[in-house]
Amino acid sequence: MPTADPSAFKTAMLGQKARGRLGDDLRGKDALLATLCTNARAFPAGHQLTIEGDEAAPVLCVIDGWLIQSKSLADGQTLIIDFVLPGDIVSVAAADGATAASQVDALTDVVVATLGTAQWDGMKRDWPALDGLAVRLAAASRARISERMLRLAKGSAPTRIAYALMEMWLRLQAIGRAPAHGFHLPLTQQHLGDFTGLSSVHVCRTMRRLAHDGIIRVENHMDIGIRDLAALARIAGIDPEELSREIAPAPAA
Amino acid sequence: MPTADPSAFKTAMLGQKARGRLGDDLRGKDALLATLCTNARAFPAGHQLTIEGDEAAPVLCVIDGWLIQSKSLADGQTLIIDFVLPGDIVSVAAADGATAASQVDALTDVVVATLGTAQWDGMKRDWPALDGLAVRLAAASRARISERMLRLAKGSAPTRIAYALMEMWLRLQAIGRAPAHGFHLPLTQQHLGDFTGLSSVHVCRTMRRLAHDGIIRVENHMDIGIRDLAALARIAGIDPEELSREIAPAPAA
DNA sequence: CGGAACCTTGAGAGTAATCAACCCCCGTGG
DNA sequence: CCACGGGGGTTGATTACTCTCAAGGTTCCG
Repeated sequence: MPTADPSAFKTAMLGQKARGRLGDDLRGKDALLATLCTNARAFPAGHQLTIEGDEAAPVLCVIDGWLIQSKSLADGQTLIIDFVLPGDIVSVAAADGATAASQVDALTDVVVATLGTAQWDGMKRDWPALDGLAVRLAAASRARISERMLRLAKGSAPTRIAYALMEMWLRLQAIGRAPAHGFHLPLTQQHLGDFTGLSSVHVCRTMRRLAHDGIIRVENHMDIGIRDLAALARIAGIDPEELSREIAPAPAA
Repeated sequence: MPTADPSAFKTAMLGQKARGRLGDDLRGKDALLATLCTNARAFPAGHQLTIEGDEAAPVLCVIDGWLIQSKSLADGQTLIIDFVLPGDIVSVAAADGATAASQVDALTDVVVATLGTAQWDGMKRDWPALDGLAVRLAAASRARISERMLRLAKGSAPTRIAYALMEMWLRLQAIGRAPAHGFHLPLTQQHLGDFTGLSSVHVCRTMRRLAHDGIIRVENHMDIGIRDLAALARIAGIDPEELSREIAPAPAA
C-alpha cells in the first residue's frame, strides 16, 4: 500500500523546473498541495471507489497510481471508459449531479484526494487557476473518449490496439512517466480488451502480429517498446503530435 | 432558413410554467435571452460550423434545430459523437483549448449563438446559474457518450438501435418535443448508422425486425412510434427513468 | 507440488460489412 | 405529361472479421 507521498502528483500537476499544469505562478501551490494531501487517502489495487448509479463522491484528484472508469452491461460485459492517471481530476456525476455515471476502481495501489462539492468550490475560489485546469482536463478526457469511440465504431482490431498504445504512451510522456525506449502498462490483456472493445484472445493475436511485424516489442507482461513509431501511428490513424495536444494536457508553460 | 425566434430555446432552456433549466429564479432571464439572441445566427441544414482540428468557436448555444458533432477516420468513415439539441450548450475545444476536437454540422436548419471566451466568461459572471447549467449539460453529454460507447463496444445491433431510439426519445421528451404517440427524427438511416457504428444496410434490417416484432412502428421516413416500451428498454439494456436522469437534464424545479 | 492467473494457439461459429440490384418517392425540366 | 435523376430505403448473396470454446503453456506463489 502506498503512502500519501505527494511527490508524484506534484511532478504531474505542478511540473518540474518551474513548469507545470498550474503555470508559473507559484503562489499558493504548496498550500494547494497541502489541502489535497489533507483529503488524500490510499487505496489498494482493486478497491472500488464508486459504483455506477450510487451517490458519487463529486471530485477525485489522483495523486499516485491508476484508476479505471468503467461501465458494464447487465450481462457483465465491461467497457473501460477512461484511465485516470496521476495529476488527473475527474468528476463522475451524471446529469442529475448526484449519481455516478460510471464505476471507478483502483487499478494499482493509489493515493486519491476525495473532495466534496463544498470543498471543491472552496478550492476553486482560493486557487482560480484550478478551474481552468479542471476544464482542460475534462476536455482532454472528452477528446480521448471521442477518438477511441470513433475507432470502436469504425476501426479494425489493429487500429484499436495501436490507438490505445499511442494514447497511453502520449499520456505517460505528458506526465514524465514514459522512459525513452518504451513504457510499462499495469494492465492485463483483458484490461486492454475492455478498453478497446475486443476479447482478450483477439488482443493477444493482434499484439502478437504487431510485434511480429516489427512495429512494437512486448516483454514481461506489458513492457511495451515502440520500434516503428511511424507505422504504429499510421495504423492508429493519428498524428502523434496533434493527438498529444488534443488528449494529453501538457504542463502549461 | 429559420428566423432567430428564441421561443423554442426559451422553452427548452428556461422551461414552461416558471420551471426551467435555469431554475425558478427569474432575475435576468430576459436579459440573458437577449444577450444570446444578439449573438444568434441562422444556418441552413448542412452548414459546417466547425471543422476538426481548426480553430474553434469556443461555445455554441443551440436555440433551434439539431447540430451533429462528429469525427472521421482518414478513409472517410464517420462517427456521430453526439447530437446537439435546442437548449444545449457545447464547447468543442480539445485539451489545448484552441482547436476543435470534433466537427460540428447543422443537421437541420438551425439558430445558434456563437460565443467567444470573453463573452462566455462575462455571461457566466452576470448569470451565475449559467455555469452550473453548463456543467450539468456537459455531464449529461458525457453520460450519453459513455452509454453509447459501451454499446458500441459490447452490444449487438438491436441493442445499439434500441438504445439510440431510447436516448433520443428521452432527450426529446425532456425538452418537450416528443408527442405522446411517437416522435420524429430528422435523420436518415445513414445518420443512424454513423451514430450506432452500423452500416446503413444493417440499420435498415435491424429496424425492420424491431418493427416486425411489434416493438416499434416506423412511418414516413423516421416517424418512430414506441409500441412496446418495456421490450425496447430491455433490448437497449436500460431503465428509462434512470437513463433519463443521467442523460437528459430535466428543467430544474 | 499444486493452483491460480494469465497468455497463446487452433478450430469453428456468427454477426455485421460489403457488393449489387431494385424500388419508391419526389422534384426538375423537356 | 412524362422522362430523368438523385437520394433513400429494401432485400439477397457473399465475404470477412472477431467471438467463443477449448486445450495447453508459462510464470509466480503459497
